[in-house]
Amino acid sequence: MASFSPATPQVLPRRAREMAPTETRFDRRLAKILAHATNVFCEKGYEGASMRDLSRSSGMSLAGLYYYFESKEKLLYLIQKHTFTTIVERLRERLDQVEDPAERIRVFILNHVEYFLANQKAMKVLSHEDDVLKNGYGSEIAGIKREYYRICMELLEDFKRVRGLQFSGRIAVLSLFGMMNWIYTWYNPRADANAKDLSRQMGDIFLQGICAPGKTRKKRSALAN
Amino acid sequence: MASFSPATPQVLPRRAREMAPTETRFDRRLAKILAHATNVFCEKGYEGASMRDLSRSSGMSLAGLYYYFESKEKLLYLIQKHTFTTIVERLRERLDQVEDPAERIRVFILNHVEYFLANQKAMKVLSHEDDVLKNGYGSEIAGIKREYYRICMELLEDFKRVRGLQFSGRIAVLSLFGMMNWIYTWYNPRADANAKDLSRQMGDIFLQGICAPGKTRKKRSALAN
DNA sequence: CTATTATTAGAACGAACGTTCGAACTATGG
DNA sequence: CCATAGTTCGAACGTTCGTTCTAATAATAG
Repeated sequence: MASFSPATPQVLPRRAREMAPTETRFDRRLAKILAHATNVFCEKGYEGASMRDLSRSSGMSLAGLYYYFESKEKLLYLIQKHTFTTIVERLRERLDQVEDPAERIRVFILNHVEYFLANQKAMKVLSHEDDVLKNGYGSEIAGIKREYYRICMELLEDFKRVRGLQFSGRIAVLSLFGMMNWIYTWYNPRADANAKDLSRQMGDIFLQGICAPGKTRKKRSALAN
Repeated sequence: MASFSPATPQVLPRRAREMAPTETRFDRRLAKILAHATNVFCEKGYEGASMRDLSRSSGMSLAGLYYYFESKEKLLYLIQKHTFTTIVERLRERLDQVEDPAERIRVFILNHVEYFLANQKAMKVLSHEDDVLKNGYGSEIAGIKREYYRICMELLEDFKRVRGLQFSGRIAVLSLFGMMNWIYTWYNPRADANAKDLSRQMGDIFLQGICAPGKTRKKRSALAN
């Protein structure tokens, strides 16, 4: 009889489930691979990137990669999960230190833009490969996203209450996300403002934008056909 | 000697270059295929969609498709070119009828959002598959995009001049594009506002946002670490 | 040293990819 | 009814895809 079953589906990479008391060599190696994969996914897209591309960029053999994760999809999941979790964590820490509703929205924007620019490639992979994960992986990321959205919506509702404003929170929040998440399509580190300036400018537009009704509207003219 | 050279690369589909005085059966058939392809590209992404998917959705054989276009890439090009050209055309017609700078920006937003919602799938394919076209195809679409950007920037500069405002036109324009182009990630026709209401609300946020300096800022506190 | 476990890679798997070829079919006009 | 051009398709091309098998190598503990 063989020493171990040939039907074993996977050797289950050592410490698959653990609280990570120490960062092992395995973890460090995996993190390296994730970093390389992020670059490749960013440049060629998830579907457009092949496992052979990942192998080349990380300097590890095609088969060797599978010691660290079980599928290409899981790899994307790990990248998105880590990125999204981190940005939410940092947001929570920062929000704890601020009370004024307007300033809390500014903190939200700064946190998002700052992390976005500091981890541009990972954030592009998070934004651009939004609905490619299926089933369990997809719904877990979607859950984090829903939570992130909820936090922003609450900040907005507080702001509305304290200022006595009335507007659609949903459209405001989604417009803000649009402004911020679109950055990856145009941002040029050598020409464009840094995170602090950029988030201040976007914050100006957004906060001023949702405030007063204003009179930028024109007469009801013969425009409408 | 053979009746025609076996080295002929392609049978060149009949009226490859013409001014289209009459809409032929060929044109109509191609348009149908483009419509089906738009749906598939929208749902699975350009890289994720296979020619066999397109064959299935359009009800035509795999080989039969190649009578109408020469490659998958050309197909994406045709979709993007037509979509982008049309939206710019309509914008020009509408802008000719309006003079007030603020109202012209509103026209820009309305035109974009209206077309976006009326052709949601095509616009997602245009926005989401932004940099997958290579070489000639890619640079032609990029040219239209640059022109579209330039038009919006001019509208903004006129607005700034007439109101005596000072802000970064680039960031404002790109924030506006972000708001609008992000729509495809969240819009739900059954729950969300129609094009006119949505563009009015985004117009309110944007125009109000770029106007006054406002006093939504807070004291310079101990926030900055 | 030896035994054991952790890690890596060569070679191959079947499936799916974009594309092409040649033969068929259909429509049209003489 | 034949000739010609327009249109469609089954079958196959060579390539690349994600993944796996198996064995070899490095690291570590006794």
